[in-house]
Amino acid sequence: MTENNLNTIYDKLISHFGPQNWWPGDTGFEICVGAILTQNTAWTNVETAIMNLKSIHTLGFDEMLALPDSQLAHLIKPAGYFNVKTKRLKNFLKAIKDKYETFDALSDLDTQTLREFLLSISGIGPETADSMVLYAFNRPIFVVDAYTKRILLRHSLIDEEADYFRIQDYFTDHLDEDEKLFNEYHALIVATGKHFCHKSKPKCDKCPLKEINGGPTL
DNA sequence: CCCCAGGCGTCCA
DNA sequence: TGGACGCATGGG
Repeated sequence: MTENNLNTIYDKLISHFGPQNWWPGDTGFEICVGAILTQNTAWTNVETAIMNLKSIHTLGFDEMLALPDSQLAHLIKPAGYFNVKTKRLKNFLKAIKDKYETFDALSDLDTQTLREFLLSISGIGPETADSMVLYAFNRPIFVVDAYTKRILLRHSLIDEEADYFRIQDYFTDHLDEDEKLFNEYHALIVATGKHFCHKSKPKCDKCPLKEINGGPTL
């Protein structure tokens, strides 16, 4: 809560990068679609797919639900895994339609109910569900991704076998439960990952975290 | 040519 | 429970 490694890291990142103002997307629905499309995929590819969807005005709950799978697959092709992601998007839309009728109805759910509902959908795992909960519904849930684990691992703050929920607990145990903080923190971690924490070619010398915990970002 | 990206489900021991 | 594998495009 007060002074710890996570607060120090946050301070250095926000000083270096400035506020990220995430998630890139105009509506809650667009954020949810982007969260599915960006699974193991570069965001630039997702942007193209989102633009395709917008160009024919099908980036909406009812519009996308009515769209034949073959057309949806064609539109999201630039985002990769287009057959898998077509199914996942449709699973998402149908699950909402079946249980809550409209996308907006999800806003009335309490955070845990919302999170468990999303996790129950095939194709939505922990990171995708939590991204939606935090960024589309503004609830204080910390999002963990591959960059998060890599950075914490390289600073010896967690161990190799820590799974998603262990890493998430590490943040929630050491930070105030603050939606704005969680929002900005994850976005800053992604910025750090993209710029400095590449899987095989890390640029430790320039990383703003190089002096944290006595060691470089590897 | 190589490696990688804001994961997830399935299969199999 | 956990490790290997498939999914696929576009950028460096």
